[in-house]
Amino acid sequence: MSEIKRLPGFQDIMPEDRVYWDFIMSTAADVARRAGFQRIDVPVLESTNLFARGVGEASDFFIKKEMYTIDEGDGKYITMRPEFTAGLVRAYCQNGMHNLPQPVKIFTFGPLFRRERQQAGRFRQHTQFDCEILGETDPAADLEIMMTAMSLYKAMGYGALTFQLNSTGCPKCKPIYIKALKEYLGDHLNQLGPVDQERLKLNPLRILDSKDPKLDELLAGAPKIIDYLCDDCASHFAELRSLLDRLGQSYTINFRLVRGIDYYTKTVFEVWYEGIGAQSALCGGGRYDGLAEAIGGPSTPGVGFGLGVERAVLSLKEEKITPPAVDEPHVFIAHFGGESKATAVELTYQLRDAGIGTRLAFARTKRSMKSQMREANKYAIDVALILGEDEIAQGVATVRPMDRNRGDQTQVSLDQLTAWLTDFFS
RNA sequence: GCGGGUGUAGUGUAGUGGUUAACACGUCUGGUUGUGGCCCAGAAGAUCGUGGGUUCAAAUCCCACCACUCGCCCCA
Repeated sequence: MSEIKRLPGFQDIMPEDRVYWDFIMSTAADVARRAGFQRIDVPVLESTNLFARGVGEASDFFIKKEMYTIDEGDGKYITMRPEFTAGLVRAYCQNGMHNLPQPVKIFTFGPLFRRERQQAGRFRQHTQFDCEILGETDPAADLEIMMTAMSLYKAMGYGALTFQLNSTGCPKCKPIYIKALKEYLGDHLNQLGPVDQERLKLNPLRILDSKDPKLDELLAGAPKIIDYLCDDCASHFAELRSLLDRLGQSYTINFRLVRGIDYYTKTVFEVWYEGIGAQSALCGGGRYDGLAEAIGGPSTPGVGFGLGVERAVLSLKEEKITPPAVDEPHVFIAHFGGESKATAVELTYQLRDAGIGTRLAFARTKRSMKSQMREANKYAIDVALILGEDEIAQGVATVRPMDRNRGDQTQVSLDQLTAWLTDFFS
């Protein structure tokens, strides 16, 4: 084994898994394009400031936020993107996309990085499909993001899925709610663990997110944000709900679904499925009307969702969904070296040019027929072509269907081979 | 960053103080003259995660480190 190993928390995507990736990515792109989204790609590296969002001291921030940051040495810091949205909003502003017909609907794919210890379904490099609608406040845009996520799973063959839905308010109403939540939890401080007591000071909304079942009862009695929404947020939420109802799309209001940072506003949602055991989130998203301003751009509303490909692969396997087979060679060419090998090589490229997947037997020296046929049997080969001295002398190839039900072994002249195979596969 | 679990060929495992570390799957090669799957035979492949310690003797016991993994923190 090599001395040099893969970095902790990183992964090799092997061929067996890669077919799932291809399936997810092509399905996602199809679904997004059908809804009018266009693909865009942004750099992996961005200025650290893009992700810093005005949080305290830089050094403190790097540790807290678990980002891969590089010191450029001239007082500048660059960071490997930990998320897509900020970079996409940056690209929107920088490329003058606010001058395009609004809203702008974009999607992208790529790796994201976070410096954290690995755990189930979480890696230091992970891949996300991301879809955003920028420049639109209409709740129908929120709906479109949600339904795009949902139809993606439907297109991949998932059964009944459901939305978890909540509103996280806006800078007007969210602080009022947080204050009420703090008071409530402060009154029940003795029921909180040390971690949650700390969170109460820093980010009380996160306590709602706690997985600790001991808190369920306490949190069930906590103030709910939907009772604190301002008129704008409340009507936005109400319209989104009525649109979902109109589509007959089921959803569950989950007041424990939260976003802790200020620029997240209004809609927050996740797609859930009943996996083996507990329910879990497949993907999530929401509205971030304050983000563009937070990164120094013009005020621009936005809503979007992100889907982790690694998790999607896991859940596809749990759901026993198999990606459609990809094209692979259907023809195998065996030979006995010398002139027959030269002909075999020539034939290989001739067939591939004709669009017929072909696998050539490699052999430095003359290889036994048995060995070559065994090789053919290992791959999903439909037809083996055999070239030997006899065939060369007669200008033919021996054609052997690997499945006997599809015909007997026969001989076809070399100049008719492409046509014969095309006919065979049609 | 903190805590739990686990480290034996490519994969899955057996082996808990005593010679050349075993088995299955996989891989490769053969099983007469140019033909696959089953079967048979053979081969390659492991410094037993790494380093130290205890012992006449360590895959096996002890310590440390590393890696993998699950969870906490964090979650964009």
